[in-house]
Amino acid sequence: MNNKIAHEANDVALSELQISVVRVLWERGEASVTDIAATLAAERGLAHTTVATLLTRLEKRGVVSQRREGRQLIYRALVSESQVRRSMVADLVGSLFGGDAHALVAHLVSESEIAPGDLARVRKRLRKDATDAE
Amino acid sequence: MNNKIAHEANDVALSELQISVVRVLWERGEASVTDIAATLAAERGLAHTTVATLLTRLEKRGVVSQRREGRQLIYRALVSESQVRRSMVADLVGSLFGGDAHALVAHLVSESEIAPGDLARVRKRLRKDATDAE
DNA sequence: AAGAAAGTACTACAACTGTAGTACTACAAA
DNA sequence: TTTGTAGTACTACAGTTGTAGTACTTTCTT
Repeated sequence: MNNKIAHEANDVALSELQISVVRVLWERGEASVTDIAATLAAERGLAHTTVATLLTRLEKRGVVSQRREGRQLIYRALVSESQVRRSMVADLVGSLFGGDAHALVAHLVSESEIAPGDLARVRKRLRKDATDAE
Repeated sequence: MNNKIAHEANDVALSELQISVVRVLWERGEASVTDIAATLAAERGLAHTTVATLLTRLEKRGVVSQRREGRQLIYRALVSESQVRRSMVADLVGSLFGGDAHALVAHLVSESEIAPGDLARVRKRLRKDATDAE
């Protein structure tokens, strides 16, 4: 019931910049270098060729796929956002919280990243989502 | 009532290997290169000089401090574990969860990293800690 | 057709990381 | 005193990342 994910990319750690590139693909499904460059130029002022380089490298790593359309290259993400989240959260929990996710939650609360009361809210929300979503 | 932290290191992102080096210092307070190398050699089979290089670099970055004792160098962490946690969790939340820590908690629950019921437990534990700790 | 524009491919380069060898030095053992 | 030996300092080197320039090739414009 849940195939299609996890064919080859198990450990997908991306840098912040790489994430922002891939995020454009997550949002649009597909995008040309120019599309992505335009989006990123707005937020980070990156040269067009820089974006192209980033994409080429991500393609080589199997993080995105390339498709040619005329003289343009159209990219598409091969990893989902939740896949990256899973992988990177697991890395962080593994290296800084002794592999214990509870410790991370405790950290979030004690560092006031979230209020204790929010936990109940998250729990409620999750219960609902689990009920009426796929 | 809580000084001593946050004098110069605000953004402390460390690699997994760097963390495991610094962790030895967190655990012992101080340690010589040999101490650390012995510990890490056990878990990761690193050459003694490799550890020395790592420490030299961390010292240059201001993550640890160096003190000479005879011909040995004794190291000490200049950043606390919670400081690193704060910084790295913030980075992750920022780049993958739109800056919303709740989204991270939701992720943890939905990916079964923690059970919904654990949230209540964490909350309780936190309340207790806040009451009887510093 | 000739020149401008768009777009990719390739090259470059500095910083950082993982990894470790070599060289030099000070101290201990014989 | 000669010789290990432990320990640091320095050098090395490949891979990744951030960043972008240059060169080459199709296309549009005039």
